[in-house]
Parts: sequence; C-alpha cells; structure tokens
Amino acid sequence: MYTIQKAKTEFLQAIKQAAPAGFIPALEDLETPPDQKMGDLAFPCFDLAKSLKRNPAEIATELAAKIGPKGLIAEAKAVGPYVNVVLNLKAFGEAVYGEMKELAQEYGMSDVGKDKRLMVEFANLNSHKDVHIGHLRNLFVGQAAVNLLKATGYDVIPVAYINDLGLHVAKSVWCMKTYHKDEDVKLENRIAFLRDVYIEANTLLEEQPALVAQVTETFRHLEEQRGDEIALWKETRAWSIDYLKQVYNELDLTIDHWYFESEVIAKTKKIIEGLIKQGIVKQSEGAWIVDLKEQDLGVNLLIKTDGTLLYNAKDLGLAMKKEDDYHPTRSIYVVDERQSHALKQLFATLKLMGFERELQHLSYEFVTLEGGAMAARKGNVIRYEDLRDELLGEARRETKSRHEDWSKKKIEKVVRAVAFAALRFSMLKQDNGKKIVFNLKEAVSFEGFTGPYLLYTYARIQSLLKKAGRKKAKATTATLTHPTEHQLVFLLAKYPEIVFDTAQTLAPSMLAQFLFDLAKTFAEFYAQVPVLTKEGPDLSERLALVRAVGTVLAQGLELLGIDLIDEM
RNA sequence: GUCCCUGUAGCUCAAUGGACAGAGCAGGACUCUUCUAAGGUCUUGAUGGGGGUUCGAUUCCCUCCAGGGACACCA
Repeated sequence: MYTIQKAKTEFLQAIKQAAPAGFIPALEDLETPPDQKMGDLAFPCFDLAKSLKRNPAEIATELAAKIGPKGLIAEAKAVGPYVNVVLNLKAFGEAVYGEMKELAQEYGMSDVGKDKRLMVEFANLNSHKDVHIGHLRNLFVGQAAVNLLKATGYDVIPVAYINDLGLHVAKSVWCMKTYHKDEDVKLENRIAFLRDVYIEANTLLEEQPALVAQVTETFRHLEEQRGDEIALWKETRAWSIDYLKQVYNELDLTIDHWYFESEVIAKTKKIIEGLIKQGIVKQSEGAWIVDLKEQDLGVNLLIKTDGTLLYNAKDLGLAMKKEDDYHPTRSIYVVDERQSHALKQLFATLKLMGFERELQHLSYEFVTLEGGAMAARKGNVIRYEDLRDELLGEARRETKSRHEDWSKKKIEKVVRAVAFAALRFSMLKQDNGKKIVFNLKEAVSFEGFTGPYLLYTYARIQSLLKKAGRKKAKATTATLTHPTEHQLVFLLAKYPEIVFDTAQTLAPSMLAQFLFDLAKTFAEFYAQVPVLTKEGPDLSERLALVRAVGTVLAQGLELLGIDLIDEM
C-alpha cells in the first residue's frame, strides 16, 4: 500500500473513532482541499450532517477536536463543513522517500492487471498515404495507453493494423497503372509520388465517375491477388511500409505485431461463408450485410454489390487472427470517435458470432485545422514531417540563441528532445473527448503548459544535482518548512494514485496535468528556496527533495513517451 | 429525421456532485552581481439560454440555442 493510501486510511480510522458509532466513512469520501494551506486531506461532513440532522460545520468542529496528532497526521482542523488534516511532513515525507527508494523504477506502478493479457490496437495507418498530424494523436494516445497499462501490471500486446488493401490503395494502383506506367520514381520522391497519385486519382474519379468501374476491377484483382496490378501494388506497398516503419521508429512506438489488411482477406472470406450458412450474414439490396437493427445499430455492410470486401468485414478476420495468435482476454481499439458506430457494429457482429472476449473502443476526438477537417484525398493535410521540421527549426533557433558555445551535436540532441516533447505533449495534454483544433503558432510554442517546460524543469533539477557534486542528500524531511516543500512531498506521494487513475481511464491528459502541476510547484520552490547556498541539514534534505522530484518527473514523462535531457 | 460529442476568461484548455470555478497563451506592471529568465511575481478577465433534482450543479435530468460528427456499398 502506498503511503498516500496509508495516510488516508489513518484519517478514515480517526474519523470513524470520532464519529457516532455505526458511521463508516469510505475512502472515496475523502477529498483534496482546494488550497494546501487548508490542509492535505479533507473529509466533508455533509452526509453525516444529513443523517444526524445537524449543521455540518458544527460536526466538523466536534470531529476535529477529537482527532489528535498520531502517525502520519499532524493536525486536524475544522474548516467550515470539512474536517481537514495536515500531514506530519516528517513521518509522511520519510515514508514516501522510503517507498521511492524501495520501489525505484517501479514507484507508482501497481499490479491490478496481473495475469491479464490485453491487446491494444493502435497506429492503424494506411499504406500509400502520408502520415499527418491527425494520426499523431492516435499514435501518442495509443502508446501512452500501452505504457500505462504495462505500469499497472497488464501483459500488454501492442499491435498495429495497416490498411494496405482498401479502396484508397485500389485508386492509387489504378491511377499509377493507367497514367504513370513505367514512370521512373526516385527513392526520395516515392512518398510524394504516392501522395500526388492519390490526389490525382480522386480528382479524376470526381470529374469522370464512369472510371469507377476500372477502379473496382483493380480492387478485385488486388483482393484476389491476380492480374498485372499485383507487381505494382507489391512494389509501392513496400515503399509505404518502409516509410511507416521509419516514422514509427522515429516516434519510438513499441509495436509487437504488425497486421496487414491484405493478410486477413482469405480468413475473412471463410468467416463470411460460415456466417451466411448460419444465417447471420444475409443478402440485401445486392450486398451482404449483418442486420443489427435489433441492437439499434442499423446494418453492418460487409460485402459491396460489386463483390469487394469492406473494412468492417476484414475486421472480423483480423479479430479472429488476433485471437489465434495471442488469445487476449481484452482488446482495446484506439480509433477516432468518428468510427464509434462502425466499431459498435463490429463488436455486435463478433458477439453474434459467439466471440466472448471483452472489447473496448478507446475513442478520441480528431484533429482538425482551423478551416475544417483534413482530407488526404484533397491534399489539405498537415504532414507529420512538415510539422516535425517546423518544430525542429524553432527548437534549433531557441537552443542556438541560448548556447552559442555548444557543439552542433549537443545542440541537435537538445533540439530533437525539445521538438518531440512539444509535439507529444500537445497531443496528450488535452482530454481525449475534445477535438484539437490545430494551431501552428501554439504548436511551436515552448512556454507554459508544454512539453519543453517540463523538460526545462527537469534540466534545472539535473543541473542542481550536478552542481551539488559530492554533497550528500539525506532522505529526511525534518528541516523542510517552506510551503512549496510540503506541496512537493505531497505531490510525490500522490503520483501513484495518478498513474493508477490515468491507466484506469486511459486518459493521458490526467497524468500530463499532474506532471505540469509538479513542475510548476517545483519552479516556485526553485525561485523561492535556495538549495545550494548553505551547507548543513537544509542542503542535504533539499537535495533529496530535488532528486525525488526529478525521479517522478522522469518516470511520469516516460509513461507519456517523452524523452528527457539533462541540459537545455 | 435519429443518435453521439462539444459549448467555461479575448484565444486554447482544467475542475472524482462540494470550500473564493483553476491553468497556459495573448494584454499590462515587475524580476537575471542566488542554483538555467524555455523561469518567477503581481494584474485584467469566464460556466450558451431557461427550467428541475440536491444541503450544494461547470458536473446529473429536461428543454431550447449554437458548433462538430455518425447513421448501406469510404475508412
């Protein structure tokens, strides 16, 4: 049990003893006062007031009077209708340090997920298309979810599902075959070529709808793996996969298994044949569907009138393949909110098939531009590389202006860390349920509630520790009297709860907010409390505090997938 | 038309049904002969409208308004 939980338990015990017999307060009743000056933990007396039919403030006063200093509690006081306790910084702080030392890298982790295998599907990119900023949210939210679930003890299998055989691919291949045959595309132009071809295909099809028949023909050939398009598909697919791997690698995504749409087609067809026999899949208006009207989900369209498979059909094959490969007890699909209906249909269809695993849609709102949604077919997207380079450039300017004497290598290391921290944090700091309206000016800002601010805090900590040299840190808290010191100790203790809650809800913004609070409190401490100026117990205890804050900051940022640097 | 999400300060966002609704940016005023000023301090400024439930509502319910999304051949 973490120290924070011990403190809460002690507080509850004290309340229970002070309250009339039979009253049993629960852990969830406890709150955090809005201002630490009012105390560290709070117990609201409203429920008690109601059952006793008395004024909550009076009850708070009575209860507080009965609670004396004991264990981790230094003092109890009534503040209006609340009983607040101030924790004994010495006992509490030392318990927290003890725990941090004992658990080291595992501080904050837990084992609720022990013995449970869980699959997280994310990073579902399309071949033959660019990676744009909308995808980044998926990549970062997914990776954070993976990290957090691992930290709470789950056996997590992160997988990506690449759509290398959708209609978009057929359009591209058709366009290349028809209008760009034998064109020599240089290595460095491959991705740009694919992008242009895709836009060209969409424009042509819009202008001349009759051409759709040709695309359908190509699509059918690709699905059946025959025809002269296959070689072209294979070649360009490889270009794309190379590119995607490079991006994933650059973004440090940990993906155990890559699934491809092209490899689930045979399985999907077999499944559908079975479902037709069972009467689950029926023909309707020339297409093949699963009727989900009873579940209020309309119809799940699996096979088009032209005989080609739809995405939702192939997801059935994928689900079965995942089951065969890993048999996870629970599957999480990290997909944007716009597809929640399609996923509900998928889950409902799997259920009809007798598939009993727990399925969960981790949904997030999409990223849009100020002028509206992005669309690759129109070409109005902000490409990942463009944004990245913009960020790198900005980071380079800032870093160079601050450190004229640094070597190029050193600068580049910092530049990379700053740019990627900014990118990742900007996508994770906001609630998953809220749309992100992308704003370049904001994205390249490194001040305030941003990744670089957190990096900067960490760099200052490292600098302090470096300057302290061989001076000993002492993991006690007897001389820590400044309010920010008390706050910092409390935040360190709270970290495990935050990690737990963030993993439960899979809402990385919660952890991002917490880390920012921690950094901000540290910055206040840093401005107000000198650490290295005088020797003595103050120095060694403050050093220990500084080091502990650095540790939690580093571990928390690591869960969000953000790399740290010691100087910037 | 049906369903889902969102509406909080000039802008972008916080707030397990609780204590004076918090941050960041932008604006204004300070602050580097103290450890990194990518920092700190002070300051201006907000719950879309109307009902209801509750001791207490940004949060829950109803309704209206506004924006976004989904709803059979895209993914």
